[in-house]
Amino acid sequence: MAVRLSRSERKERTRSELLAAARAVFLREGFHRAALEQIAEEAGFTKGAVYSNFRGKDDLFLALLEEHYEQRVAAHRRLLAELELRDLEETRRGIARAIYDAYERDPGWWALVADFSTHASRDPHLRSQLRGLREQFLAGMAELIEVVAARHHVAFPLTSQEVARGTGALLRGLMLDWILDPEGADRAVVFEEMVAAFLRGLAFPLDGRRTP
Amino acid sequence: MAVRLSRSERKERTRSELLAAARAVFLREGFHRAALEQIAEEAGFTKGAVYSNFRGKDDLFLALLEEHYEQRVAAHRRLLAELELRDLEETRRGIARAIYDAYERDPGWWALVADFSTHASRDPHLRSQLRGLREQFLAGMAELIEVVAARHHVAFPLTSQEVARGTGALLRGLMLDWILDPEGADRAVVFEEMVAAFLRGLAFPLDGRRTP
DNA sequence: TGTACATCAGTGAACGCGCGTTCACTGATGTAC
DNA sequence: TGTACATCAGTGAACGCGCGTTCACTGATGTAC
Repeated sequence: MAVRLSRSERKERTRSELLAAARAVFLREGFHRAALEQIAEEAGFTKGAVYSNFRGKDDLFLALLEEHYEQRVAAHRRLLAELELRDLEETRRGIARAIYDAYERDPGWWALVADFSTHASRDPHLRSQLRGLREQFLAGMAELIEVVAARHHVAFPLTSQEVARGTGALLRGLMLDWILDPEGADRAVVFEEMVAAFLRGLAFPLDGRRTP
Repeated sequence: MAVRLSRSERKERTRSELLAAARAVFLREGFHRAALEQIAEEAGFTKGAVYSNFRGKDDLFLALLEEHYEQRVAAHRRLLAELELRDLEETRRGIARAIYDAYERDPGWWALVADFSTHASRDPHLRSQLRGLREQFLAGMAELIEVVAARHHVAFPLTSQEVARGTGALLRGLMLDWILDPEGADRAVVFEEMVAAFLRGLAFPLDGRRTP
């Protein structure tokens, strides 16, 4: 049964249907090949609807990305609670697995963000918008890293934001190879080892206690 | 003075002039926006010359990439000789600096390879060609890592190829953020710290000796 | 409760542009005798 | 040493296609009285 919606409710709904379709088409086609026509059609509208809800293709993607980052920060926040009783090494590995899981859930997403980043880097305004989203996301992750560091009495020679950036960079960089070999195996294990090593090598004990 | 060249010498020269122009245009415009027309023109030819020397845009880029990887392996091989007398920590940092220098020499190059990777990942044949080049390059770097490991009596819980991949992944991932903020400072130091931590955290001593 | 007008989300079509690839052709180089 | 033919690197133009953005318009919703 079709419920009667106010103009703004209807618009909000159009917007979210467009976002859902955009996500699907971007994932399937990649940023450059994804066509607004296709996105609009899959959402059941015409291209004009996209322009009525977003400034254009870039803005549509930014909206998608913002949504994505909010969800990821929330997911990692939940993870942190789950890891409360683990020792430091298990905590590192839990973090690695969570990041890897986010990758495996949507391998194409990471490639998409890479494409959008290089694209955005060529336009000062877009570049600064994307940087804003990224740094906000990384700040969220940095907070979580600080909680873990405090919990286990360690510190880093870099800001927690850089530690977050570096940890994510490992996956972002590896992904560029992984997408060339979709059949590759054992990646979860390899990644866990790498992240654990990275964080282990970076952290130093804050007080006299032994920190493995 | 114009020297008289044989047909094959002339062709070889055309090819290398096209490659040089391609490199310049790709760096300036990015993979997707770089136009073969522009490349041909900067080399002093028409588009047909490109198709007479390469199968197309993808093949042209692959040729460029192959050249690049050969140079990088050679450069790292030279570095290794220079690091012969340093201790392990200094060796790690020397490696980090060398990779960072390769980035700073041409920041755009790394973004270019990222774009080409996501592009290639959508085509099975191209994907497999690029993977071939990548893995060959990584195998070259892996050899060097093994030399260092043997020199300092350490080993890794991962294959040396994966260690090479991980080390490069750090820069490839960080680059995606760096290009959003061309003004950013202190990156050499941050990167050095990260690579040192990664390799330190990963390596374990092979014999009873202390390995810092 | 109903009427008249204003608003605006979404339509549909046109605009403007770029670009990878193909192909018949040319003219200089190479080869055979 | 010279002639006749073959080869082929590079030309120039056309082909074929895709796509982001703009804009005048429509018709349903919202507002004022």
